[in-house]
Amino acid sequence: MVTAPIMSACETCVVRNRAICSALDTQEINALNQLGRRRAVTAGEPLIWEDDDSLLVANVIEGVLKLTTSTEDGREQIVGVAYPSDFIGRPFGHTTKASVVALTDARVCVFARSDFDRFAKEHPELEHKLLERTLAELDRTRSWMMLLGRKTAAEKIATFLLEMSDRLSDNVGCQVFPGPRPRFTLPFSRQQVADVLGLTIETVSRQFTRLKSEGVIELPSRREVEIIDRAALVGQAG
Amino acid sequence: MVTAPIMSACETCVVRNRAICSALDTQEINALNQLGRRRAVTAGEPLIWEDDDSLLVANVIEGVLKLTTSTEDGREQIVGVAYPSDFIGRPFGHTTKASVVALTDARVCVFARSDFDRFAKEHPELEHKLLERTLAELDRTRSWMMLLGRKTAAEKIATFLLEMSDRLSDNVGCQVFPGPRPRFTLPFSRQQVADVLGLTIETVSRQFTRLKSEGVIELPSRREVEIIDRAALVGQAG
DNA sequence: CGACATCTTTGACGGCGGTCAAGTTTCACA
DNA sequence: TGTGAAACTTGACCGCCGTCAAAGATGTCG
Repeated sequence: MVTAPIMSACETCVVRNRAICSALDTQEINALNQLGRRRAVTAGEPLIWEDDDSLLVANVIEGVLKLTTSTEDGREQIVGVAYPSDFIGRPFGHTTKASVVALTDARVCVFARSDFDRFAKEHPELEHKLLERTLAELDRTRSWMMLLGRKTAAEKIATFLLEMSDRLSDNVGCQVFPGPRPRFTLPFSRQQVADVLGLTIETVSRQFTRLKSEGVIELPSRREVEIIDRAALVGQAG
Repeated sequence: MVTAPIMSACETCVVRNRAICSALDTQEINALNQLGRRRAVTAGEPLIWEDDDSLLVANVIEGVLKLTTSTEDGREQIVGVAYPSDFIGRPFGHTTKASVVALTDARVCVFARSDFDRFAKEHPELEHKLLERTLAELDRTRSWMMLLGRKTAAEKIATFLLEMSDRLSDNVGCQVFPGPRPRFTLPFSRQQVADVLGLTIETVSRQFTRLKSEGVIELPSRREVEIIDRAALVGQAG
């Protein structure tokens, strides 16, 4: 569903100071605001299709989205996860190679790619923020390659749970109770965890069960995880 | 003919028009030239160490380099490969998470990271080029995640050979004879191919011999590959 | 030219994790 | 609260690919 742009919506935006928009002053952000619109995406709903013309870019305001690529025969790999204040889409390019689908209900701030490209080129500070963000994302993606190429299933799961506990400890909308026993709600189903880690759903399930029986984690419900023994996870993360 | 009093090395640089430097005019590039210096790196020699303070950035002039991350117990994953005109290093950051090692004898144009950062911030056109390059690298890295997480050994090898035949068909210093039967010299040992694909050296070797016995490729020497049946490779690439 | 080190290939074997097939739990919705 | 569908777990089996070991090929340097 689509809502009409709200005057000065940016000024009260919860990610105003963390997203790339933080590079802009009030006047500039009002100009950018004219180009974009807010959009709600419900869990499971796609925002961008793989191999589409790259028509949209967006900032995540609230919620979690997945970036995926697939083979023709249906195998899927999650190649990125976007949290609030993250930028999604492919500026300065012609096609995207990844689909973007909401994992939770989400709100995003979308722009036509061509509008955004033009605006960005005129605002070097914005491009600089985007560059820093892209470089950081590349770092993160590369360390994930290490995991996919060289880690065992047990190491993958341990690494994943530690990353989740870090990533979700901010205001991501997935209830977190920080402290010695971090507890959080996964934005992923078991199948999606498998798609992140390059495993099957059965292997993910077995590893979760093993960690639970070893007393390393607790699983209060399907989506909830409580880390009982963080040191053990670190030890198993490879 | 009289030589100009100050003739920067950049003006005759073979990657002058492909590297990020192409964003700069003659005056600007002379200024950048003052900050950098050329350096030869012999095959096997490291340029940047994993977890080092990010002190260097560089442009590749000639040769091929690998970016790797390792686990404590010595498993290695190649997370990127840099060809002529590619940019390496981590600007605007404090540490790098990847080592950079030359695969072939190489020549690079290195800068102190702090010098480069300062210069870049003053030259938006340069930052824009760097952004486009980083976005493209992120795309490539993500499609490699698909390979690492979801493809079989046979598919990995086929994909790898096709990518090599594309990448090396430019002036990379690895002799190439283009045409219906592309033939090239790999800049990788078998172990390094394994480190790119998340496999073992034995599996790589077995896949190579299989493709040879199927008549899909020819292996004139250890490092040389001739593609006999490109369509078969495409069919096996998943 | 010969000897040694290194890289690569090949073989035998086993285990990790994938596949297939039930069960079981959870949840949405009546 | 009952009911069905979807998500998850568990078990049995097996195949791909990793491990271990040894032989073969290639290159270097005396």
